[in-house]
Amino acid sequence: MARDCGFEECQVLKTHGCGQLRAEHAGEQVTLAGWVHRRRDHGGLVFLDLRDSTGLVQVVVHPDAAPAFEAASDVRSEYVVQVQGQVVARRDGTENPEMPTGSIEVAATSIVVLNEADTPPFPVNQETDVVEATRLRYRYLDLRRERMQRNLRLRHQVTQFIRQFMDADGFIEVETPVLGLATPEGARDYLVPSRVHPGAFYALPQSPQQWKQLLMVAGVDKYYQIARCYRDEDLRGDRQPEFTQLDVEMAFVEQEDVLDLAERLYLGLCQEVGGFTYPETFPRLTYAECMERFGTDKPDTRYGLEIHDLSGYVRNSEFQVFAKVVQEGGRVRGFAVPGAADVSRRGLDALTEVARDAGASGLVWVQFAGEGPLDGLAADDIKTPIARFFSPDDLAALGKACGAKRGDLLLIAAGPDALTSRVLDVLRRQVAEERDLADPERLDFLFVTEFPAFEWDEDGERWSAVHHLFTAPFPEDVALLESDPGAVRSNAYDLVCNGQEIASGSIRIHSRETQLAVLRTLGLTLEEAQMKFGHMLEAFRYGAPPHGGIAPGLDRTVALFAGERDIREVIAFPKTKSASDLLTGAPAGVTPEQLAEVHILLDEEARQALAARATGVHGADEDDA
RNA sequence: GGCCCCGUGGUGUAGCGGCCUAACACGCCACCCUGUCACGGUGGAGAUCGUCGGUUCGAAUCCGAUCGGGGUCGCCA
Repeated sequence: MARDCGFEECQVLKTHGCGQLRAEHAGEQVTLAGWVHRRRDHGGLVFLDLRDSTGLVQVVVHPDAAPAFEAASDVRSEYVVQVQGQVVARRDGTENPEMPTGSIEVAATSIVVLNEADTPPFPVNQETDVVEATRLRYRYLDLRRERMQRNLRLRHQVTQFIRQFMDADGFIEVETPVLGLATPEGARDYLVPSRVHPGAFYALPQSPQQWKQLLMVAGVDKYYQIARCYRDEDLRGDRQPEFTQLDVEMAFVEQEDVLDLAERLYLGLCQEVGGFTYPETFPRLTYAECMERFGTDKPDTRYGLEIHDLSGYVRNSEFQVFAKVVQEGGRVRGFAVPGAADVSRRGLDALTEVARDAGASGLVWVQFAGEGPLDGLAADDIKTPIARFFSPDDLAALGKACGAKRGDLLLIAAGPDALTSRVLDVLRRQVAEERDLADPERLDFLFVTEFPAFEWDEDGERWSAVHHLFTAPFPEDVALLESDPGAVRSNAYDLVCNGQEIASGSIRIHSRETQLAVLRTLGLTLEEAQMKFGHMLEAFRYGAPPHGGIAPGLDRTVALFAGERDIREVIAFPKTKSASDLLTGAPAGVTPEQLAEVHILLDEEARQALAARATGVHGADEDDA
């Protein structure tokens, strides 16, 4: 389809990036190539906005440049064109200060269509709402949009920074296998059948955990990897079946060394990316402290709404709901919402509903009218359903305990410890959302430490590891492994930011005996332990150094810096909630021959499901003839 | 696995038993327009309402199933 000046005659397809041109280029002959962002046809004069990865520039086509003018009138959105012309300063009054290239334009002498384009299924040249499914189906078009280009570049910037930072700190990047051994603990594995070993399966790594520990034994004492991880669990906005971790491990370190590294890395990233306020040093809270003050192990600390214990004030009160809970070992806790004394009954009912959904049997609220400290309150100054059980002074005491002033609202929950934490956490987030308390320009990083090592799994009726089974217990708690696993604290830590877990890590077990003890606590027999983790136990016999590490989620990190809620917005080709790829149609059935090779027989359910898919879903579309 | 929401021209929405032979915006097509930059003007094409089944004299509108997307709880060491 060579037209006009066939582009194959040209030395280069382009001499400049569209977005690079400035007033200083005025007078230069340039050749540009890119997509037609928008066409404005004035009849006697045509404007094209030309877009490439560097940005936009306006091309003006005059009728006297005849071949170019003809070509310009046939051109449509998203056509790929090559433009030759001269950069000229725009006439007075026609500059566009909104555009970086707005002081100049390119007067076209030649326009070559390198490729035509169908009308895109959704606008590429503007930010509009398009349902997720359509965006994913045409992801290559979605990614052309400015926002996604920006996110991809930011992701690159982040990974570049990380590599430089880690290198400068003496770490080396080591790649580890994707085909590995299935592990009994943790998330469901993605399995890969072996052709050579009938009936045997590889598992894709949930993380390179064991490999990196083996690298420590191998004497690679500062390892990192930007590693893909796979978990076959149900998905959310912040979870994909495959995701990326910055996997880090160090030998001869203690918790402080790892936290220090993570802090320096994220401080560096904050500086590198810019545009956010962030703490100079990251606060450190123990798990217990965190649950006490925020009701969660991943608090959003951009707003206060800190939780306070009110049990002591209500233990002997006439309000039986409170008194009874406390006497039965539960607690009464609450927090103050500044300036919320005017929240309507309806709003309070809505909050009560939220509390109920979280498992509370109810929610007690107290509103203090007026301004100033909670002194000399009259009954009229207080609105609350529990007025007849408490004197104004009693209620003021509750308010003061939560740091409330007049004009504030008090929200109080009662029940077992875990319940009040959950309820108040949900309420904190709800209130912050409603009242818009979270500053989007802020990144509130903090570390949470001293996690419990084990939690009781009701379904499995056994203990399971909170972090993972290689996490070192506190030395002074090792004795409790047999007698009271729930009381064992572990040397694990999280990096939290704005209510999200950003990174998670621990000091690992490097002693075979301790590892065996932990496996025993988790209910594995010696035989099972040997079968599943024999390679680790064996490695620990050969001089395993003390070691530990951390694994920040790269997708979440980038989403945080991009101001995106959903990690899909920072992943080039993400999957849907049901883990399918709408662009290629994966996963899909394979030929009977392929199945036979890997010794797999489909059951009835699988055959029916595949047949149903064949009639319903499409893959990529047909070619146009 | 449970619960909830969504599925209407290319895109986003409106319509929620007969007034729908389906509306609006953007986009698309044609014509006009020499300075726009979300150009403007005039005209036009385009969906049987995800799919299947049912209720009804009558369904986009009600019911059921199913497929797809999303949210949430469980799950995610």
